[in-house]
This record gives sequence, C-alpha cells and structure tokens, in this order.
Amino acid sequence: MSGLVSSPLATLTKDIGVSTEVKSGVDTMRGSTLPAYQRIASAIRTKITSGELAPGEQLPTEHEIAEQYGVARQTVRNGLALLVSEGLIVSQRPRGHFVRRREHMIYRPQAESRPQPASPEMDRFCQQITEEGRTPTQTIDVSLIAAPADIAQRLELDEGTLIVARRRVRSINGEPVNINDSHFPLEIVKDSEIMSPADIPRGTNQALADLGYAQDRAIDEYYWRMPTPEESHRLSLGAGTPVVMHIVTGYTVDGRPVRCTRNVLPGDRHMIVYERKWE
Amino acid sequence: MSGLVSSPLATLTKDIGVSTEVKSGVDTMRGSTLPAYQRIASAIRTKITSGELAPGEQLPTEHEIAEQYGVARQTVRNGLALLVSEGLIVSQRPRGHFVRRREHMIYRPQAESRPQPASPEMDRFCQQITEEGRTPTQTIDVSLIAAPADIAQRLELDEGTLIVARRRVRSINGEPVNINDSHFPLEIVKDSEIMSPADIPRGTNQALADLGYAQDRAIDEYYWRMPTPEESHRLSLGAGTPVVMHIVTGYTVDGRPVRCTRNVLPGDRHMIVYERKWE
DNA sequence: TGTTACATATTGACTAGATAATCGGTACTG
DNA sequence: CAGTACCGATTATCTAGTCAATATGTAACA
Repeated sequence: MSGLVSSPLATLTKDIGVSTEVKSGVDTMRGSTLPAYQRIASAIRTKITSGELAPGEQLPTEHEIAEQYGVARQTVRNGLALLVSEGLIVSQRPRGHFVRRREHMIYRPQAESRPQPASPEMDRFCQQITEEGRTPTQTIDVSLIAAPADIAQRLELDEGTLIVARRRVRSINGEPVNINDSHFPLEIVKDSEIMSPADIPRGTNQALADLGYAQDRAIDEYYWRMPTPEESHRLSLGAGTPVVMHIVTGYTVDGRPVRCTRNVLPGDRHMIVYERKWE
Repeated sequence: MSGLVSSPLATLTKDIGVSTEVKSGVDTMRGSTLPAYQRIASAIRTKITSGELAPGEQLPTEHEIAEQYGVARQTVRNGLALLVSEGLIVSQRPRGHFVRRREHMIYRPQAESRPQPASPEMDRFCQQITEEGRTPTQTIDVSLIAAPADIAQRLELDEGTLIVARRRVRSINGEPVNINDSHFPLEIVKDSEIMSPADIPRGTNQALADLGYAQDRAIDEYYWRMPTPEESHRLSLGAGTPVVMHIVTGYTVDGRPVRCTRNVLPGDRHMIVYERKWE
C-alpha cells in the first residue's frame, strides 16, 4: 500500500539535522530573570545536545538536582517536564530519568507507485543509511462507515455517504509503528476482495486496478500535530512525540477519486523520503 | 526557492483530518484510577473536540475549575499544562486560557520544479481551499561556514569543508512562518550573486542553472520533532507545536549534489501537498 | 536451590499556601 | 480631553511538605 512494506527499512543512529552550528537560545538572552525551572532545563538540554549526556544515559535524581541548584523538588520536576514535552528525556518510574534514544525509519510513499528507485542518486542515498531486515506484521479490520467530512470532501461524496474503511495497524517486532486507514467508495469495491479483512499480497492498488479503477495520479497531503490520547494509546507513544497525518487521494485517469488513505506516523520512528524530477 | 512563495497561499479554517469517528480514548478506559489532573484535562479536551468549547473561546479560571472539581489549583494547572503541551489551548497571561485556533497554509515543494499545477485534479484540489492574497516578506543572511555533518554528508563533502550558507526567515504579516537555510559548495557559487544577501527574483535554482549547474533531480526528506528553544524563539512558536524538518538535496544531471536546503516548518501553520503520477 | 516476602529508592500525584508579573480597566490629574 | 497612576484579576513561579505506586535488589524461607 504505502512505501513502508516494500521499501527498505533502516534506522539512523546519528541524529542528523539538528543543527549544531546554532548556538545560544532563549536561555542565554535574559539570563538573570529566567525562572529557575527553565534554567535547570536549559542546563540539562545543553548537556544533552552537546553530548555530555549520551542517549540512554541516566540523569541525577530529582532530589539530587534540587539539592545541586538549591530549589524545591517540584521546581526540578517542572524543568524535567519541559524536557519530557520536548521529547529529549523520558521518565521510567521509579528508575529515574533517561536521555531519549532517537532513531528514524525510512518511509517512502513513492514506492507504491514506482516499483524501484528511479535514479542512481536515490540508490546511493538509501545505501548511506544502514539497512535492517525486520519483517512487519499487521492487523486489518474492514467496516462500512458513514464518510466523515474530510474523507467525503476528498472522495467528492456527500458527508455521511456509506463508504468502505479498511483499517490497519502495522507493527514491527510487536511494536506498532503506524496506523493506515484506507477508504473507498462503496459502489466501486462492493463484493470485491477489498471488503475482506485479509491481506492482499499484490496490494489494494492492484486490486483496485483489476476492478477497472487503476490509479493514474495521487495527491499527498501532510500535516503534523500532537497526538490525541487515542492515538497515543494505539501507537504507545511517549510524551513529546508529535505525529504526522499523511492523506493520499488516488485518482483514475478520468480524474475520479477512488481511494483516500489516512496514515498516522509517529514522530520518533519515521522519516519521509521523496524523489523529485525537474520538468 | 521552495513552494511557499510561488504557490497559492491558503488557509483551512476547517480542522480537517482529526478523525471524528474515533471515539473514546485512554480517558474512559480506566475511569476510576485516572489521576485528577488527567480527568480534568480529558473533560476539557472532550469539550473542545466536540465543539462545546469553540476555537478562541475562553476557559474558566484555574480557581473556578479547582473549585468545580474540588481540587487544589496546582492540580488544575497540571491538567491545563497537558492541554497546552498537546497544542489544544494557549495561556494568555493574565487574561486566562483560550481554545487554540488552528489554520493551515499550503506548502508545495514541487512548485519549485514544476511551473504550474500539473493536472486538473491539483487545480481543483487547491481551489477547494480558500485562497488569500497575502504578501510574504523575508530577511536573508549569507555566510561562509564549516559544513555541519548532516549537510556535508548530503553534499558529499568532508565535514568542516567551507560552504556557503544562505539563511532566510520568511514572514507573512510580520509573523515568521518558516526558516529556510540553503547550502552550496563554495567552488560552485564563488563570486556569484548567490553570495550576496539580496533577493534573487528568478530564484537561486535558476541562478545555479545559469552557473552551469542546473538541477535535474532532488531528494526530499522530512522528519518531525518538537522545536529547540532557539527555533521556538526564531519562529515565535507556542508550546505544543511540533516542527517538520524538510531537507532538499538537489543534483545535476551528472548526479552531483549542488544544493542542500534545510527548512523548518512550524506545525500549526503549514500543510505539505505533493502530487504524484503513476509510472 | 528456588521462591517468596520485604525494604528501599525513585518518581507520580497532590495540598495549601506565598510572592511576582502582567494585562485591562478605572479613577485621578493636568 | 489626554495622559498617568493605581487597582484588581489572573496566571507564573516557587516552597515544603505528604502519601501513593512501582521497579529492583535483598533477605528470609521452604
């Protein structure tokens, strides 16, 4: 369906992209008036970004930090909460606070419409990143629902029209990594294998093509936000990890929308890669 | 450079995509043992997502909520902090807490390599979204820097090699909306107009082409995280708004990387749109 | 030896205050 | 009428504690 299954899975151990040449932040701008909990957070943040505190390393206890800075424990807790909400540390009760490990998985939406890497650059690019051979598992659930507003708009149907929803949660090593909900107009997929909650090895896109609705174009939309509690739970997300909504609308050659897929990608486990050609 | 300037700017007043058919979350799963501050957050969250509390509307004061639930004010504050970190409400001291307004701006990376919408679907799609005619402003700053690791890797140079960094902050109505830092190998742009901190109306890509380094392909990477304090400050971000890192590497027809651009997009102001053709 | 029970350290949740900062409005003054 | 000084409401920060929950290691026990 999307690029996840068919594209190479890989992890980036190096935390690329967080600019290192950028120094000084809000913290140093008005040093004296900055509240204590922010000063504490800043100090720890600097230690993390500078590498003094390595990923996975344990922080001093709240009590120790409080003593060190001469403040109440609650003040330290406020500072740590800030770092947790930034996704820099995690709390493992009652063991302590730890610097978070971060690794990215490559997500390549184009893999569903392009069988192989299109150019040697893409090849080389993907090779620069260590590959791993892990096999994903998934659970599928198909149901008939009334089209919610956003899906209806994209499928050019009225809100509330009956459509087919094919929901999937994909996991790797038992850990869920993304939610993938595809929606189809009922009349198109009625009585087809898409209605059955079984895996379709050749892909739902091919199945759709076999029904006479081959996709010719697709529009990808992305936006990002903090997860709802429901998503946090379904994807077992920690605090401070944003999610990206990825919505794909597929069109036939006649310009008719035949598929609308909604992906939820957790921020700490994915990286999207596209290739683009000048025209 | 990127799609922002040349593509239509628009806002989505409707908060699309936040699934409405998804009910019940962690909050209702273990009602009795859930801590008070989470119960309070849950109740307010439900009022917001259900529409009972409209965007922009003011919440009761902390004192009032504390009285209503029979808890200490600090407990209410913990609950509100949760909602702030989720990006659902904002605090305007000392006026009170307000439900956050959310609107998205279309960001179309392909606009830099495709002069106009490629298909009628894309046209229609963009028209479905209200357009606005606002003019962006920008500040440019060019400097010679030692290549940081992530840029060096993509430009296939050694870390620390001198490169040209062309940094921009783009604003609309005085409000900054994105950070855009382009990097070029020094030998390519030496003594060219790209070195001057002035706007290049025809675009740096065209300028690069005029120097004999026309881009033929590009690779887009995206990943998302919570902003650093420096980014929060530069983009005047509120708490609970994640950012997307967008890294573009441009290649000539020979496969030589000639440009690496790093974009930082604040999560509450952007939506990325791609069009993709089946091949 | 293997298992169970317990002690301990640490974070999570919460209370009941105090003081500071800041916006909006009001009353006073020239 | 314009400007200024002040006041009140509200959030921000912080203190100094209490009690609860829970991994982890330790000691007792069968």
